[in-house]
Amino acid sequence: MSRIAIIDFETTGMTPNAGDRATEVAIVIAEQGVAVDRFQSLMNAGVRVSSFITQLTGITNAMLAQAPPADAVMREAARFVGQHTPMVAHNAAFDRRFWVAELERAGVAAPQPFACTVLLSRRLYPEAPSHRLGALVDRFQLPRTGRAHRALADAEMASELLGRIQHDLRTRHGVGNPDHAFLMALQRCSRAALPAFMRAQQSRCSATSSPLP
DNA sequence: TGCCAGGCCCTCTTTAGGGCCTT
Repeated sequence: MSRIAIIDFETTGMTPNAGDRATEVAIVIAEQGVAVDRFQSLMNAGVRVSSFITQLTGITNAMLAQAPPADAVMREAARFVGQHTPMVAHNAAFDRRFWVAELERAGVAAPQPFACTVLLSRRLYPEAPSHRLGALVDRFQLPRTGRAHRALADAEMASELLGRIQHDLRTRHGVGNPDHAFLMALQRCSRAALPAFMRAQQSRCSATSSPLP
């Protein structure tokens, strides 16, 4: 396992193409499955949040009025992650859309590949009744470090979930090195093809004499 | 007035529809 950035956005809505903007971003850096660094900031994109969003996240228009400009926050976030650090998010399609859109506004490239803990959870835990982040955190009794629907607390929970997924891949499926490239391949694998995919991975581990935990 | 997305998965499917997941 190597360096991975786990990200979570709070936003004004679901889609940047419809004018929605990010209001908060948090990033946890995990190395060898352990959180080693964190970035978190509210951001002022010059938009107002609805009462629904304030009720959901606790983020108010007064808080955003005091926040640094969105483009400055995003440039700092991009520097924090680095161009070569792969990323992970819970429902990555959502966070990736805002990562790309907000960085584009700030004039920064967003080349990082995104793996998705929702897709990975559906592959590995098909019996789970819900794949919501909070439900999975409860199911695996992972630690909660703050209020749900705040960016840093959700990024921390997603990081914990990623650690659990990597742990289960090693201990239950014999995957010696569940790195980001493996996670990307796994989430693209259909459920029907999953057993063969895992067998192939286990054979590769055995052939390279990777010790199983 | 009411609604507004996108990608993935499952099934009573594949020339489709509905649910999940994110704010």
